[in-house]
Formats: sequence, structure tokens, C-alpha cells
Amino acid sequence: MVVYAGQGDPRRSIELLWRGSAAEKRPGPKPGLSVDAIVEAGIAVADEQGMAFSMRAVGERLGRTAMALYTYVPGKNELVDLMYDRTMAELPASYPLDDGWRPAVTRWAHDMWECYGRHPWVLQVSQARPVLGPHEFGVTESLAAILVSTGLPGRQLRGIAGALNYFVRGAAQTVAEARAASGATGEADEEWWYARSAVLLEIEPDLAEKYPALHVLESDREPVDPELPYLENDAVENFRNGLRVLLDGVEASAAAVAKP
Amino acid sequence: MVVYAGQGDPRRSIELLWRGSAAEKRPGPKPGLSVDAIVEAGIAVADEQGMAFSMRAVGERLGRTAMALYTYVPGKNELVDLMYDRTMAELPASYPLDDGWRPAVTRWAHDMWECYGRHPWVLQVSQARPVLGPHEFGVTESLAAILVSTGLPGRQLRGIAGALNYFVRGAAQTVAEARAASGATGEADEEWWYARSAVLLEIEPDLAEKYPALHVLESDREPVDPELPYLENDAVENFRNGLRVLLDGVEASAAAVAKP
DNA sequence: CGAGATTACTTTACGTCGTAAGGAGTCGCA
DNA sequence: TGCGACTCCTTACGACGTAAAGTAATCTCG
Repeated sequence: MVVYAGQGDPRRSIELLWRGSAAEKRPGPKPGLSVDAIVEAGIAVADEQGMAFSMRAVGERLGRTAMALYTYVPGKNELVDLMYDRTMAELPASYPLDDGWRPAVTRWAHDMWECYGRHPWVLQVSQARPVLGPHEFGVTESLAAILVSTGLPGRQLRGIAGALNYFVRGAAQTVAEARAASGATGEADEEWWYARSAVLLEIEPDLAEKYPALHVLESDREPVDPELPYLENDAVENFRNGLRVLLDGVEASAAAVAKP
Repeated sequence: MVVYAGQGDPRRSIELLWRGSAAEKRPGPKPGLSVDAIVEAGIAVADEQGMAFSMRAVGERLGRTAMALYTYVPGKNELVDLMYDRTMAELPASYPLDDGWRPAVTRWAHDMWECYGRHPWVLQVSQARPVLGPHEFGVTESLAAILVSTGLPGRQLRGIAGALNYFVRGAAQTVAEARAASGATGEADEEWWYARSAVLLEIEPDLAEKYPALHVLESDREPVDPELPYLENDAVENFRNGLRVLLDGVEASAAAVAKP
């Protein structure tokens, strides 16, 4: 399930995202739940079950039925938006620029990476029409503030910010999917690959000759951390090396602007 | 729905991906369908409805019930794998290196971008445990062959290939999601943003002061193509500028290796 | 204090999905 | 001729998000 932000009533959605929890006096029974409690339960359930978590599961965790949630939240899409913005609150609002933009961006990327690792379902929230919540703005601002210090013009910075976001999300998604697949099938990466490469070579024996460049790409491999599962190791390595290359590119752009 | 590759019987899945359609003589009624026909129908339906297409819809397009498909294909996951690999066959198997690696990579990225634009559901197929089909290998090989010509070591190339993949997929996904949201809600990007920014400013009037760097990032904007919808324009601009930065980074790495 | 409005939450129900189970009809081969 | 393999169908199950309607609790107002 991919979630598109803010499909419902714009006012209701945005008020939920920005509200201070104003406890007015109202008729009717005392509310046993709250938006905050539901969002928290939603995050807990989604951390375990992924984006395919059910409203029934969230309700159950709070000792209610699924329909009870609809008193507080218009629907699953809006709940996910709230969960998303709450999750973004885990990230720092700003990064020190004492040592320049590069260490700051590196730190930003690592923080994002780790946040995605804790809450992989966040990667399935659409970025196209972003969640217009305070903390989503916050993380975007924190990156923007770093990038502005390069002195590059807005157009370039948008491209760089986009590339950084795509990169971190993509790398994190690979890890998330590898973990999800291991969990769902009970088959570790190594077993998965071993079983399939055996069949593959049996059916297509001249695989190595057909795809020679792939073999070069697979060379020169050593585990970053021998504790990590196969695919995850790959992703961590790719993250580190890829980020370095990306930032080298930013540095080149920044240098070109500094001395025209 | 996110699809994880090859969860079922490895042998069956891989045979389906690599088989030559061997028409043996067998008892029973003549097959009215074929794996190829089903895959083709699946792609057509998914191009219209996205990854949430139903087996019933694919069957209907072929004048059969959903269950008829299960004679040919073990399940939806395997069908998606086949659809994925067939889609990758649209891409060139290799790129000329006459002008060096940079134009070749640029062409590769544009081809991928356009393929994702034609078949956005492909972006929801997990990359962690890749589809082990001939054409998936083919596109990976085509990029690998280009990158190898930089002379960089395998470890670096993996990072670069990963970064390129993440980047292109992320950028394409933004477009795909924007289009899907427009289609599903009937609300164009401009309307969506207009309605929400009005409410946003009403609820949080000092937005501009709270997030100053964001405003710098939003400056210096002019439409790449005035025909394009708002968010799509953004994504195209990000794709071009982001790719340039990324390749600058690759160039820096390559130069560092050339003259140590 | 009692009536009516409003709220919190439940039960039931609908239409969607992937696919398991079983049956009907069709064909190749003994 | 009949057996077994095969294609395709109908039916059914348990999941999902959520609409509709009902019950009970708590407020405000007379």
C-alpha cells in the first residue's frame, strides 16, 4: 500500500497535523482515547507489521474496535500522515555548520537512514504531495539550512536536496525490504540467494559469460560488518560509498561557484 | 502493495522467467491462454491501474476468470515478477562508449526514467531480492558495462550503481505518485497545493519565518516545460540537475584514480 | 431535576482482494 | 473405450477499509 497525503478534507487534515491538543468541554462520554494515543499505537503496530497494518490491529492495541478510531481520525490515510509527521519529530531540527556543510549533510543523511531503519513504513508514504506537517517541514528545513551555506543557487539546491532524499530513501528501502522479506518468508538472505543461484546456474549455465561486467561489479567485496545479513551489508556499503560520491559532486558544484 | 520477488518455489519461478515457450504435446483441452499473453495483459492492466491491479481484472481482459490464470502462473507475486522482467526488455542491452562513460550513463538514466514513466508500477517491485530474470540482469549489465570503463574498483562501482538506481527510481517515483494522486483524486497538483497552502497560512501564519531556508530553496524557479503539471515540472528539473551533480561526483572519483 | 442534544464506542454489513477446493468438460494415449 | 492429465469454472474463506445504525454516557438548557 502506498499512501498519498492529504486526500480528505484539507482543513481537517491540516488542523490535525498542527493542532495543540485543546481539551474543550463537550457533552457525551469522556473520550477514552486521544489522537496522540492512536498515532503512537499506529506507529508501534506499523513498526512491527509494516504499512499493511490494519485499523483493527491499532484498535486492538488500544482495547477498542477499529471503528472507534474513526471518532478521532478521518481514515487510515490521515492516520498515516499523522504517524509520518510524528516520526519526523525524532530528527534534529538543525545541524551545526562549524566544520562546513559536508559533515553536516553526512550527519543528516545518517540520521535519516537510521530513522528509516526504525520506521521502514515511512518509506511508503508518498513524497510527491508531501505531508504538510510541522516536522516534515522541519526535516526539509534542516537540510535546506545546511545546503544554503554552500552558496549555490536555489535551482541547484533543489536538485541536490532531491538527489540526497532519493538516495537515502532508496538505500534505506533496500534494507527495509530485505528485512521484511526475511521476516515474512522466514528465509535469510543467504538461503534465498543460495537456493536461487543454484537453480539459475542449472538452467542457464553460461550466465557468467553472458553478463561479464556484472562480475567486475561483484568483485572486491569484503563485509562491512560480519554480523550483518548479506543484502544489508551490501546496502550499508552502498550507502557509505554512494554518499561520498554524491557529496563529491556537490563539492565540485560549490567549488565552481566559489571561483567562477 | 509492495512485491517481494521469488517467494514461491525457486525452480518454478526461475523456469518461468528463463523458459523458451516449449509447446509440448499434452493431454487435456488446448490451452486458450499462455504465460506470455497473461504477462502482456497484466502489464496493460497495471499500466492503467497501478500495482493494485487485480487478478480478476487481468482475467477479464483475456475473457477468463481470475482463477484461470493460476493454471499458468503460481500467483500474483510470480506474475508481477514476469511482468517486471518483460518490462525491462524494453531497455537497450548496451550503450556505446565512443564519447566516454558520461554520455552513456546519462542516456541509460534517461531510458530508465522513461521506462518507469511508462510503467510506474515497476517502481513498487522490491529491489532487495531482485527479480532474477534475463532482462533484469540485462539492464544491470548494461549499466555495469558503462561503469567498468571508468576504471574504478568494484567496491566504488557498486556504490555508484546503487546511487544511480536509487536516484532514478526516486525521481521517477515522485512523478509516478504525483500522476497517480491526480488521477485518483481528480485534483490537479495546482488545486491541491492552492487549497492546502491557503489553509496552512491561515492556521500557521508565521510559516515563512519558521522555515527560512525553505524559502531560499524555493527561489530561482522557472518552468522547464510550461505544459507539465506543477509537481512533475519540479521532478524533471530535479532529475536533470541532480543527475549532473551525481555524475560530477563520479567524475571526481574517476579523476582521482586516473592520476593517483 | 428532567429532556434533548451530542458524543464515544460497538455491532453489523458491504464490496474489495488473493487464492484454496472441488467439479465439469476436453483431449492424448493405453 | 476408458483412464488420467489438463483447462477452466463456480463457490467459498478470511482478510481489508469503512458506511450505517444502534446503545449508552454525559453535557447544556429550561
